[in-house]
Amino acid sequence: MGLKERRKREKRERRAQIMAAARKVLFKHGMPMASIKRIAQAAELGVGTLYSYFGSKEDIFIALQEEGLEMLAREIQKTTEDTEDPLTRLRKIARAYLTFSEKGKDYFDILNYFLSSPGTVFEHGLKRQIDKHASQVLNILVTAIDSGKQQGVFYTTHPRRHAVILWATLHGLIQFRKMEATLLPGEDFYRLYNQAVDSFLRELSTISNKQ
Amino acid sequence: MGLKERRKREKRERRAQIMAAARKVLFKHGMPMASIKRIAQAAELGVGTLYSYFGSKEDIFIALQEEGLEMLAREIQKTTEDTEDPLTRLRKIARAYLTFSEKGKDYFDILNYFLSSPGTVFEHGLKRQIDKHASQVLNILVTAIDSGKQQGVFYTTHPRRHAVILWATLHGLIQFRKMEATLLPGEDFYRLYNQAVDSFLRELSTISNKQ
Amino acid sequence: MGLKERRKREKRERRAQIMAAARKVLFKHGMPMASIKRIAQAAELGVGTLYSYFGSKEDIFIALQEEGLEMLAREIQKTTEDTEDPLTRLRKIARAYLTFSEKGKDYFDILNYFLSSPGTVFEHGLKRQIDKHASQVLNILVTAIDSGKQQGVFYTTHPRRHAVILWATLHGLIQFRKMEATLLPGEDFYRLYNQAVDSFLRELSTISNKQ
Amino acid sequence: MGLKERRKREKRERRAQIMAAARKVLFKHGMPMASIKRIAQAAELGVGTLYSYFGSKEDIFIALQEEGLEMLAREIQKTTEDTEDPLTRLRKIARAYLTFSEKGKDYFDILNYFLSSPGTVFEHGLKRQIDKHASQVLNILVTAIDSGKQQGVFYTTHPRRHAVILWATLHGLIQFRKMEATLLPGEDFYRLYNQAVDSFLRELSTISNKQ
DNA sequence: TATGAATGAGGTTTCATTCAT
DNA sequence: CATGAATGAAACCTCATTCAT
Repeated sequence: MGLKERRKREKRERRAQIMAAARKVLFKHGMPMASIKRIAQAAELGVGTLYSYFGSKEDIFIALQEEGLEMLAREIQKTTEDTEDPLTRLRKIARAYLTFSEKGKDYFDILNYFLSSPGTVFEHGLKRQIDKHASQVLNILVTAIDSGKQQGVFYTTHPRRHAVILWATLHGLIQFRKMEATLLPGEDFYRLYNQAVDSFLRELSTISNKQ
Repeated sequence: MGLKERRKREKRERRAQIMAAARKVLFKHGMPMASIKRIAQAAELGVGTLYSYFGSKEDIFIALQEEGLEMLAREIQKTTEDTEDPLTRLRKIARAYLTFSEKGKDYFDILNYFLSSPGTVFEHGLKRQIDKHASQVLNILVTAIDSGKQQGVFYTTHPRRHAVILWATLHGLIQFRKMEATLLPGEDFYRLYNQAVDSFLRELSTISNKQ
Repeated sequence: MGLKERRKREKRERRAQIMAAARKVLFKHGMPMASIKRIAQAAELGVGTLYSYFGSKEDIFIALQEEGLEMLAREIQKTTEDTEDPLTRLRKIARAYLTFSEKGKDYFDILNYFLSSPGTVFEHGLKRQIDKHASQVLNILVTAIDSGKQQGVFYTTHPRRHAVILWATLHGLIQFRKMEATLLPGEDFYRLYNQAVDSFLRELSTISNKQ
Repeated sequence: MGLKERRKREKRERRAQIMAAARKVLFKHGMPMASIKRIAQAAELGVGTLYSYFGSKEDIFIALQEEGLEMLAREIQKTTEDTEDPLTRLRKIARAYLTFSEKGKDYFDILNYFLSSPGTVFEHGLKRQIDKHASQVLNILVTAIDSGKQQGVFYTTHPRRHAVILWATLHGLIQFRKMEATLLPGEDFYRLYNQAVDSFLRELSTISNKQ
């Protein structure tokens, strides 16, 4: 009865194949050029085939998002598992985020692409997906800060706020990295990135943080 | 020779008229709906006319882009003119950046749209435009920090780095604002934003900042 | 040799099964929605299987057509079997025709659909099929009128003409029924239909019918 | 001056050109083959051009219907203008209907095509159009019968019903004409048609018509 | 210079049909 | 035999661009 299993596997593989093609096309040519036809060609499949795996064009991008965001959450989560010290934990998270932006470059770019698209591009499902997973990622940061607070290492009355600020900083930096050559010629991005994290942590460790 | 000048002026005016229409349509209906026809209608001009002032649809948006970037730099520059105190100055800059993201929402969105598009989509010229203007904006921040340093208010050996970090933080926050409802339900974005600025400034004012 | 017979029987049964599914889908969702896939699903068979029993989609509907026409002839024929009185007989036939248009609504619709399609659409064979069966139905009417004539109840020199007129009237009325709400608001269609039949019969019973 | 008028005229002409092409294609190849592309080809125009004259495919057919039905109503109306005698008037109407089915064959066929299509083909606008105009045609018949009643020539308590019956008879006959060769070989259709009209009128003139 | 009618390539999606399993 | 995944032509419709007026 290996047949049924093979079918299932093949089905998963085809999906992956389509998503990989979509990712490639999207990243290479941008959303306006990411037509179903082009994706089908990139996937070396007929147009109709795509539609037996995805209900619509939007569905493909939703799946892409989901995959990317889940991957990101997983990567980051993994980092925190075996680390007790909150400072180290947040540093590791920050590093994981940067690593993901490099290793999973495609995913990150797409994620970022949608995130910073003017709202009206893909209203419906996509927005919700992103928000859901974004929450997941944020919670990892919040948990780390919370645990630091309970251990008496961090001082903050609004852990969630601090989490958002940290994340925004990291995200902004990574995004600006594109303009590295112009903005910070001859500088080491990693040092910059780490410095931002350190500044944040120092602030969070300061006792007078009563706001 | 008044005639030639009048011609030139009229030409500039028509261009402005078209760009205004494009902006309006873009802002009102979003990029996917921003067709040439619609823009022409909004401009109360024939489609053909648009093509005598711009070579293509993309050209219109590049012009818009440029306009937006210049506006941004000008807005922020204006802020710093009459403020001596570096702390106030940076606060004002931050506020101006936020205001621009709100008031010039469409500009900001387009800017962001192009900024986060995969590199290969837009030709080299646009990239250079963006980088040039980005540098301009950054320099305003650097100047403010530098002057603070000279006044003995800020302590930093790398003003440019700090400038980038601040800007990245602000930019990231504004970008995440889209997920406000999910990430920070029931919170005031302005307070969050200000808190981030304050944290940054406190850090910058700390004497032990010897890195 | 029982095996071969069983095969044949099973084949017939499968065909019937498919046609039933096609009928169901057609009736439920209308011609434009009657896709092969849907029919296959309704028949609980694979799409490929349908193609081992019918050469093409059109073939299925031609078969349906034929089935419908045979059914119609049979229904009407049945009506005349045990009725001697020509008046009653014609009334029963008229009623049977109406009933068929209601009960076998889907058949009637398809029949009508093909009937009123521009001649060139369907190949010659179908046209012949329809004509053959139409003749069959007409003959039943002719026979009834003829027998009435022989019994001295009807007066006509052209029974076939009268048969055509009657049938045309009935058919036209049923077709106009679609516009019932507009054409005869608040009226009872059955009364109208019966009145038409009565008028016809009265005419046919009039002695001065010498044309 | 003349330019605007010429534009208007050309616009009307283009519409007519498109409608003629649609009529031709529809009649020649049937609705399932009447694609926009084919119509555009028949009209020797680009696809896009069709869409600047009609909002959608359906709109073309609605326009076609409307034109046909208006033409029909006009033709029939014209017939009744100068005829006082109700009998002659109805005979003329019947004749006009037949003539229209011959002269405006395309129009009639299309009209009939939609009329007898299973409801679900073009629900929305078309149905309403047809119903509206059908009412118009019917009213001409009703008026004629009514006037005959007032002149003491016709006896009926339900003129509208009789009008529907007459129309249905005529329509049914014309539709069956396609099967003339099979149903009435060697007969003269005109004689048959007139006989049906005569029968109807005789009935309507009979005093005992008290139903 | 200004216009907008005309174009046709290209967008998304559906579906009859084939064919390897 | 039965299956349904794969196909690609063709459906409707949009839109950037051109060009005759």
